[in-house]
Amino acid sequence: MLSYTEENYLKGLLQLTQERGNKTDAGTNELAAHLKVKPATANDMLKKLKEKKLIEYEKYGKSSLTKEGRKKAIEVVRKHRLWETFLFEKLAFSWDEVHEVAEQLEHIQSPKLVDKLDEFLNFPAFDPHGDAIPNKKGEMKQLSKRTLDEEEAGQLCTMIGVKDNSAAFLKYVDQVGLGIKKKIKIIAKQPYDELIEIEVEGRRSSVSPKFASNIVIVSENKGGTKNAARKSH
Amino acid sequence: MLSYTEENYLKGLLQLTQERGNKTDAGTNELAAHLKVKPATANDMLKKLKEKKLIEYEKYGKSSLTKEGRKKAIEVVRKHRLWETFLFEKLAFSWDEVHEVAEQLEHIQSPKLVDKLDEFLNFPAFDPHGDAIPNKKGEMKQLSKRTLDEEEAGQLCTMIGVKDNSAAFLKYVDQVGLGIKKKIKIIAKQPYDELIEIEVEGRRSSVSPKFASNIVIVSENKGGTKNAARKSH
DNA sequence: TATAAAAGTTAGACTAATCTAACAAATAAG
DNA sequence: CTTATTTGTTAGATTAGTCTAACTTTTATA
Repeated sequence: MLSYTEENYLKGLLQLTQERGNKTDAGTNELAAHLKVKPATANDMLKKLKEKKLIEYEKYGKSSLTKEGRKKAIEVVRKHRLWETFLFEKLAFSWDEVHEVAEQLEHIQSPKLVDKLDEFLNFPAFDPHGDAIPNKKGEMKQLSKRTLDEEEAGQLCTMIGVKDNSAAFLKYVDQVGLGIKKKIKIIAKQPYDELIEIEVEGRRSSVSPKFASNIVIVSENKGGTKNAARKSH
Repeated sequence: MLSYTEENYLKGLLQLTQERGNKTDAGTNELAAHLKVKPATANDMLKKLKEKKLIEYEKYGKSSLTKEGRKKAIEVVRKHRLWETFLFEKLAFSWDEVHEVAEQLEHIQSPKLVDKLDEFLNFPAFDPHGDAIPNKKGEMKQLSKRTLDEEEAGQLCTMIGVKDNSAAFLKYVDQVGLGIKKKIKIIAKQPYDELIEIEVEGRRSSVSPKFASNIVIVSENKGGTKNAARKSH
């Protein structure tokens, strides 16, 4: 059984490697900064995790998750994102409120709870920030977020999250009829002013690239399941 | 902000006083046994809680909750019972599985979460064990559990929980058509063999006093709201 | 390539929560 | 009412996670 703290270190390491440009390892100071602890503290914990065979590193070198460590980290991420989805969809929390509470809920120990929650939410593939939710086996859809501004004209896509949590942005999202799970058709991209013309539920709007870059989407016929728990070296 | 551990001591003290025969104080060894720690450990924590003005005691005397301490303890109990209800009603956990997980969930810190959860569950008055759930103000219905065997013939009541969690008992509960929130009419109580004749959704059955004593009920027109946060002395 | 800067490690200290063992006070029993 | 038992307290140690300050190794750069 891992402690709350150990789980956080593994999750941090996963975020710093897999999720940020697919590096395979992370430095002690880097991890310490991410977890808001001092390097000395992170160093102690890394020793402990190495002892438990959850990470690997050479003295003065960088750390990477072992297969087992990665598995544990993905479990924490799975729980975090399922809880975010629960808070957003069932308890009407807003996009920016879900993270903090999910940081606590992700450490609840009960395999049954996780699976029941997953089922209750109807096995969601993405959380309200558009991040993929690993399934029970640790597999998840696409690792890098696509945003509306990256989509081609003529394409059909589905909004799965937002990157900006400001009130001004979220109000604007509402105004153009957007929201989680809404289908978006890219009508055209104006070469002159770069505005993107979209259609949501039959309603057309033009949005700026700045706006579009904060709408996380998944394209139709894309984003196949990919195993996130790859070999550790 | 109270720690996970401090919350557990306050909750334990509440259970040992209010809930068990309405004593107003509890001894150090008694509390230690309840929390499964050694007396020396409980003693240290009691000192700390006294310092924080959450409990009161004289050296070598018994401890009781202050008004503030009682308030905090009731908040924990509220969270525990709301989570139990969530697990039972929404995630289809069985009666005997909810407690352990709720022990963890009760420590999640987020006032908004508690209130949203309460609303999501439609402000339940009882948890699956038939224990009253304090409302946002700390008030709750009746403190002592009534069971089916205590009910008078002719009365109408509602099942709110069970005391026995064995598979055999729960299967029997199902067989007679009983379950949480089911209305029960007491048709008659046989003086000869003490069997209780009941009607549930138009279906009649006779049950033993043993069975009936494990069915927690609330009578119609009874169980008014009572303030649990009474004066500390 | 020598040295300055960055990155990583070690040593020693602190806090919270726990323990054991020894001791002190209160209560119960004869 | 004296003594034995129960109950409560104190002292000192331990573990997990954190810190600061000093030190070492690696990397970058002048």
